[in-house]
Amino acid sequence: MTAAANLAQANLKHEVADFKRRRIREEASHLFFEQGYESTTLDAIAQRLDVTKPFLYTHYANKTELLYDICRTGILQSLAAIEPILMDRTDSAVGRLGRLVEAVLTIIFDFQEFIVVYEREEKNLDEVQAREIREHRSLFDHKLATLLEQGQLAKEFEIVDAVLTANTIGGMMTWVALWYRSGGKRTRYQIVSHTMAMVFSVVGANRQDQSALVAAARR
Amino acid sequence: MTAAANLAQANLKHEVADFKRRRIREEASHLFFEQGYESTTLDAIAQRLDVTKPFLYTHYANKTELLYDICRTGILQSLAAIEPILMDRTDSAVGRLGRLVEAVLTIIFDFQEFIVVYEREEKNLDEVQAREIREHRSLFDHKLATLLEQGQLAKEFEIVDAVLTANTIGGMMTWVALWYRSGGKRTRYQIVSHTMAMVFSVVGANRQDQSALVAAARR
DNA sequence: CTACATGTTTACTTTCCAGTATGCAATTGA
DNA sequence: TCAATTGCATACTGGAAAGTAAACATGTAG
Repeated sequence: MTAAANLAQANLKHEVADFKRRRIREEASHLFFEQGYESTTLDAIAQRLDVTKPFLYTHYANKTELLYDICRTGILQSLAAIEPILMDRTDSAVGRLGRLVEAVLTIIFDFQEFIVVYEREEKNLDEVQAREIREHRSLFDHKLATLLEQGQLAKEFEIVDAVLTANTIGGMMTWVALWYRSGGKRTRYQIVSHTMAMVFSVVGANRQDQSALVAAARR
Repeated sequence: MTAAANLAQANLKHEVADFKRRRIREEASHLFFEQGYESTTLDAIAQRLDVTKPFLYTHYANKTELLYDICRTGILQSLAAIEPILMDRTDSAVGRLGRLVEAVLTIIFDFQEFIVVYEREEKNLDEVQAREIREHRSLFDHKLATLLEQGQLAKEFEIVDAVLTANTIGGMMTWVALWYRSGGKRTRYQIVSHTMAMVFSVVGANRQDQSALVAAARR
């Protein structure tokens, strides 16, 4: 076997391993979402994947390691999604805030179960794991607060307490994850545009800016 | 023993029994809040009260009955607190909404652990118990939406979707329960007045009405 | 003094599940 | 064709905790 082939095989193996981990995460997350972490047995997760319990242990050291991986997902995705938006200094603060809300809600719809599991099951993590994730979460809030302050400086927003307002906006988006059910009375677009409008109200954004952006979100 | 004395004794007994149930609820709620429902043993609850496990069974049929009683608390308190406010037709919609926010946040501070436990552990309830509580919760949202519609008719508010807005306002208040820690950087009054201001923004209330009420909340 | 009721405990059972030791089958390389 | 490694399963262990049976202590009534 050539070195190139060897490398190719090694990559494929890693890809397969990553894929298996992803599938374990997905099924575990689904069961944790529906039944709770403690009420979900590793046997039940294995059964959904048509494998056995020891198989799971070849990919995750133990049950909390699996929970940790699930809990990280939502916040890491959100941080990755907002980074380029926040960096785009060609756009106004209002524009960036609107795009941020849309991007984060998209993550929330796509990774809803992961996010809800984190919100509910955080206390089952090791202290080290929990702290790491909480730091990511703080970073998110901090970045959002910074955007709000920029908008305030630019006279686009009227905000009394940027930290508290950022926290509330984060909460408004997380709250969507906690109640949204696909097939409900509101479409995703309705929720995105309505949330965006409320976020704009909360930061005291100019009405003209708002309506154009909300309409854009409806597409 | 006279009939009157008999009755008095019976009442005292009930009061004592109620008190015992309340203390069990409080300690259980505290442990569920800190460790989660499944990770909390009945022995641990008993130990905090300096009694034994079978003692708990003389007051609660089983563990989920106890959880059910805890989960009911927050929503029942909230419903009771908002009822007189909503009924007060002498007050404007803005005024009633402000008082509602203050009243509900007071409940949220006083019964924080009960509320958080409900949010996290609802899935551990029987289907029957869960449905009953969810109906109370819907009733709350419905009453709030009705108030918003009244304010809209009175031209006090500008609202696109009263149901979604009521849901969001409920979420903003519940979110406080999920992150607030006494001894944090914000006082309760700061949180109440800031939340009230954001709620007023979200319903598009007139700025004049707002500031007077927010100031009143600061007392 | 006796019988009964009330309130609480001691001691037990039973079930369940995370984690593991061991074994086996298939693929790979020489 | 024969090791050897990889990838999984079978089968087990150990401990924990919900729920219960039965005893016990304290007071109450007759």
